[in-house]
Amino acid sequence: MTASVHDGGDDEGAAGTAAPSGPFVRRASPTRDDVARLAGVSPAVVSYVLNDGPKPVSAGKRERVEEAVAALGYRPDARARSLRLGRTHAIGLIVPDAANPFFAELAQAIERAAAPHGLAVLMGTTADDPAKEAKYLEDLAERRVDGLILISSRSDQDLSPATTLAVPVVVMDRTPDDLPISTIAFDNVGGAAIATRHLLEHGHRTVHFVAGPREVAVSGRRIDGWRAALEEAGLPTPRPTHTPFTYEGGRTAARQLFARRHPPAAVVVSSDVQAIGVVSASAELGLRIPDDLALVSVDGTRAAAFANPGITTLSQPIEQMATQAVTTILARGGDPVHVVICGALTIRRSCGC
Amino acid sequence: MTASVHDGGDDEGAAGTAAPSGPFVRRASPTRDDVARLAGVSPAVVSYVLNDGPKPVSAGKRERVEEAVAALGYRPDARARSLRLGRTHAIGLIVPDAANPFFAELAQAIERAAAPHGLAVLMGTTADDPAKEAKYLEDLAERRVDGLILISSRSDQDLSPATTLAVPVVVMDRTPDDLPISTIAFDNVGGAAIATRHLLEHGHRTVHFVAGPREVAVSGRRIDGWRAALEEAGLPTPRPTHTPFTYEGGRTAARQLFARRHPPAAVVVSSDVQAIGVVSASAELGLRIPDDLALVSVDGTRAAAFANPGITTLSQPIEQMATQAVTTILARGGDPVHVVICGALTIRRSCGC
DNA sequence: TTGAAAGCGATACCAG
DNA sequence: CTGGTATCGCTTTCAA
Repeated sequence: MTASVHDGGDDEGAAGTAAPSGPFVRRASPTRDDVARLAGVSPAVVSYVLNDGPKPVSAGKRERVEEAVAALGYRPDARARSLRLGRTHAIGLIVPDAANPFFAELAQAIERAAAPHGLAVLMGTTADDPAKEAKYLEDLAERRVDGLILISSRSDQDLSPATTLAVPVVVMDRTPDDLPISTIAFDNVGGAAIATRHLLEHGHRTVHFVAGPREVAVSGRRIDGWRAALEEAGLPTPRPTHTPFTYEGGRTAARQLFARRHPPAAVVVSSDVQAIGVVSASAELGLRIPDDLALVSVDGTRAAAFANPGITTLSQPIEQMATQAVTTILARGGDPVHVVICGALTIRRSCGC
Repeated sequence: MTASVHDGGDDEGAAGTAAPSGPFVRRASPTRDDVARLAGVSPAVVSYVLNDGPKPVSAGKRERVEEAVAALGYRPDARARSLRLGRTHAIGLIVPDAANPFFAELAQAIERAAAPHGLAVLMGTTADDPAKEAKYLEDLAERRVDGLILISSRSDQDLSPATTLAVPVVVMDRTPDDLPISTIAFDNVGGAAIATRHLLEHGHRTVHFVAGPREVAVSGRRIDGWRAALEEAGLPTPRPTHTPFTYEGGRTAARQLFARRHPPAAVVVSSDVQAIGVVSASAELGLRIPDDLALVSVDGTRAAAFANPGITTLSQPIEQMATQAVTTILARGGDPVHVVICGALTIRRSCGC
């Protein structure tokens, strides 16, 4: 891999026709006062025109202002505006891993839900690192975002800093019920139970579980659901395999599982990324899915749909969750709200149907 | 799928011990003046303490200020700070599709590269819609981001608005050489050629191409590379199959390809997402990769590594590109720079090796 | 219909 | 050392 650098100055330096004020001169942004001066009106009038109020402006001056705005390429400074108006028209979004298809789809859904309200999204990823999470929390609070959507991996206890933030916060993907913060959570317990039962209905008597890291809250919830389904069927629960929420994590888990004396014939995987890793590793080991290993996962991302074979997955209603989150943020000031959303099984080939 | 809403007020209203000043009272953020008042010093001194300068402060007052800051949970307002200081410590990032693994990985790499410089990332996705792109461009310019990384799908012509932005812009993933904007581009032509040649070396005499949408610039570049490799081998070039840069696009393309009288035995796919779609669709059609269809794609995402079978792909050095982009942004003011970065083939099973 | 001026919350100069 | 105060760019009230 090589990189070649051409300095554009050579080619363009002589011509200099494109840019209005000479080549590559980055002018400081014009201010409203500049516009006023050029239009021969007072700064206030410029505001009246741009905001279409609160005072009327004569047609003549209005036109002069509009011309000046165009001539200068004037754009009002959102910071100054926000300082005066009190709102930033931005929300913060903190996710553990933007490259995980689930969070990627969720983030995009949130952006789509936010855009109609004129809200931009400031995103940060934490890699499950509490220090990074705290840093982003502080940074976004200082930027005075209008709201904050936090997908935290921390334990309920550690979440309290988010309480004191003077910014409306909604925590997704988990439920610290005891904190005065709004939550919108997926029914992880119920979801994992449904996934597990589906495998049981196929006649499997032993269903293993590939879990996330121990520290991550959702991971525990999904284990609970799996265990509940097994117990309700009067079956023993094997030890879950803990592994990161990544492709690699899934691969590692699969290798461990198949290295055993009695390799599993059915497994619930706690996320789509991991499931894709399991599928990939299984293929490399010469095992066929679903024949040698039946598999169901949780998330419902598009990536699971296009795995080979397609992965049966308990779909989280991502759009709905995103909309709920944004709605909750916009309902600032009200008492905290706790929403629990359930999923539905999307059946594909990996489970043996 | 159902959603149940519990109003947290019921459970928590009575207790109200957690939050310092009563349950759910969202105080407005304290200002520096509040801190000064509480500490019994002037506002200026608060600044001196917080910024550790420019003037020295006596130990006593310093401590009083620090106590007041802690007591109030004071966080300086980044907007006001930025207005005064001239920098926002944020960069904008405009991508076509954050759920596309390539852009997801690139975005995350950019965030990682930006964080050490204290830069937050404001991300927007455009879905290849020029109107959305323009909207984000304006919005980010108004927010006065310190720089803007644009992954545009527009033709070179349409990019000129980005020139007048008064914000340092770097365009990635394509190269409008004629505009006074920095670019950091992947060698799409060379890359596609390498991918194609690899298939030719395997003895294939007909190599098809699954391209992106006609309007998207990179798509054309990659077609050029593929065509060049074929011509250089004295082979004819079939008509490329145009399809969106998505999983679904890949599936559609595969179905079209295999519906032909003479289905292809070798294909270069212009992105990893599409390639995963092709692999998935092929499996559904009962075709084996690489035996029935040898496949090479371009991008080098982790998703391609974990496809089944693993996809041979021309890897873009994502980290390096991200670092370059951030570095270029930080070198604000200099003449535009054009960087071209080449990739390397990552060989997996899909090509028949 | 227009404009002067008071903030919004911070920084840093200039005087004490 | 400490503290007024002008300033960043904008909105909006109040007075003309």
